[in-house]
Amino acid sequence: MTVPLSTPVGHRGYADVRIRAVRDRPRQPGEEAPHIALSASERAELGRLAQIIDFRTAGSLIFPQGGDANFVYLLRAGLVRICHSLRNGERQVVAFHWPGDLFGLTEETKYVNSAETVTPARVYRFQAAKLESFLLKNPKIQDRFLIKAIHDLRHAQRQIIVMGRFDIPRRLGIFLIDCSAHETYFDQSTRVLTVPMNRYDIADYLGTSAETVTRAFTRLERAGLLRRVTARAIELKPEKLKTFVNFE
Amino acid sequence: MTVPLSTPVGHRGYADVRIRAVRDRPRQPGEEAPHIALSASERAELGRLAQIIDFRTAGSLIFPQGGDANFVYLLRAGLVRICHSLRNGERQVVAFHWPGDLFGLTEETKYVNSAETVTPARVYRFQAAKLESFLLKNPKIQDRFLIKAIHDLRHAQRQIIVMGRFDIPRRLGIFLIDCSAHETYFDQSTRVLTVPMNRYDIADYLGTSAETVTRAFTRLERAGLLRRVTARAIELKPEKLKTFVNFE
DNA sequence: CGCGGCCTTGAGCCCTATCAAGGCAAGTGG
DNA sequence: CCACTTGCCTTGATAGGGCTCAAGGCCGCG
Repeated sequence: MTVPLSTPVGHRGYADVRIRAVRDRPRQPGEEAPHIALSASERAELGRLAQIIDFRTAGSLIFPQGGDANFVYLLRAGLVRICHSLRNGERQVVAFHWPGDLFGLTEETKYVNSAETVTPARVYRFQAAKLESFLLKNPKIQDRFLIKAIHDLRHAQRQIIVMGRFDIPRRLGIFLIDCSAHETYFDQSTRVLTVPMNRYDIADYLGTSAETVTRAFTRLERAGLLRRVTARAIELKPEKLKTFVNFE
Repeated sequence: MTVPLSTPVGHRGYADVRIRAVRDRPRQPGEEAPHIALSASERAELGRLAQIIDFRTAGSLIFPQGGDANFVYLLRAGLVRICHSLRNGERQVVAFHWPGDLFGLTEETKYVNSAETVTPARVYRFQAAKLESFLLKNPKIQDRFLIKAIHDLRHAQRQIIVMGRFDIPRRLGIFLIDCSAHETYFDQSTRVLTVPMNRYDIADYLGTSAETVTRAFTRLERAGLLRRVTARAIELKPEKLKTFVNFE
């Protein structure tokens, strides 16, 4: 039996669990900023439940839409897109996930969306049933999961606002600003964003077409809000962009 | 000091807590279908934490966007819209809430959106800090809140798909089908939906304008998918509508 | 060096936003 | 009981943003 290139790679050893979310109330003095505080022992306990899986290639399928949902996933490294395919073949990218994000939304034991890697990625995988019973015994950790779910809900509602009331150049501007929050892809000193996904991914996330995304780039560039060093390396003018999109 | 008509009315007595959500796994034989199972004692415990408030008029403000977020709300009766206002004055209706729904999303102790009644409504109000510490001591109830949050997340992602990939007539069709799930407003025998919100609310929910909503109604009617008995009483052809929207 | 995937640009058309006006129904005051 | 107001709904005309189809350019890789 041969192993295709996209086959995930399992690992031994304990997972180092970190969850990305912002509390709904001000952070405590010692609390880690963009990630939720888990104590060392909590992380260790959770880590023992997790299975580590590496996806070595971009475009790997983590789980398919409609597939049996036995696992909940936590992204440790890399970038993941969550896609929903419609009957007519159109696709909506429901979310991009960055390190620290949980994913694997289900309905009636089936995954609602598919999850695919945008870059090579490492994920932690939890058996759903085991995780649920574990959380019931660990209210403090369960509380973190609740906070994370609410964080994601807030983000989804924000995306509804963006899709409902902003034209495409503005949606793109908001998207680029969001991307620039991730240091792996944004160089603070040069202000160059290395866009990890292609125009189709961006288009399907913003509810438009790849051509229109390109045209939006062109317009933002002409307006002096960014500069395309290459198609995937974008030098941003964050202040001007924020003024232009006029959101939050 | 006079009491404006829209003033909420407080009540004594215990709240009867019911949370509307679908589990992510098949329901147990005895489990109540569209609502989450809470035992009588759990409901009683939660009920003791709640304050009951009645809003007697449509259009009452429950809390404002940007206001200090001290409470989490649970809708017991009536209909509530969650609105987000943009700097340019445009408005996006982020969600409609039906009985059993929780609302009051916050960020940094401020409400992210405003909440307003669409009909007279009764809500239960929980002090956020008290509720959180209560949930930490009651993992089973906390689990229900987590399930509810995930339920709402799923719904928000679904709305992203709708706004990203469906034209306005189809969005309206999906919306009407969703409304018809609520027996208070949909007469199963006559198939007449009493739409509780006006064209502007619908428009701001679907990411369009009131005129376009009317035009979408006209088109659906011409196609024989519904019949406007009055502007607010719509006789649906559910099967035809579902075929037309071709979603889920 | 040639191929394939991705990005960009152009042309034409359609859907939807916007502006404008008229209709309808409920509520108010004379 | 009727004129009047007001909020909501509907329809028309027009303009424009974005989609679709098409073609050409770029770049990394085998």
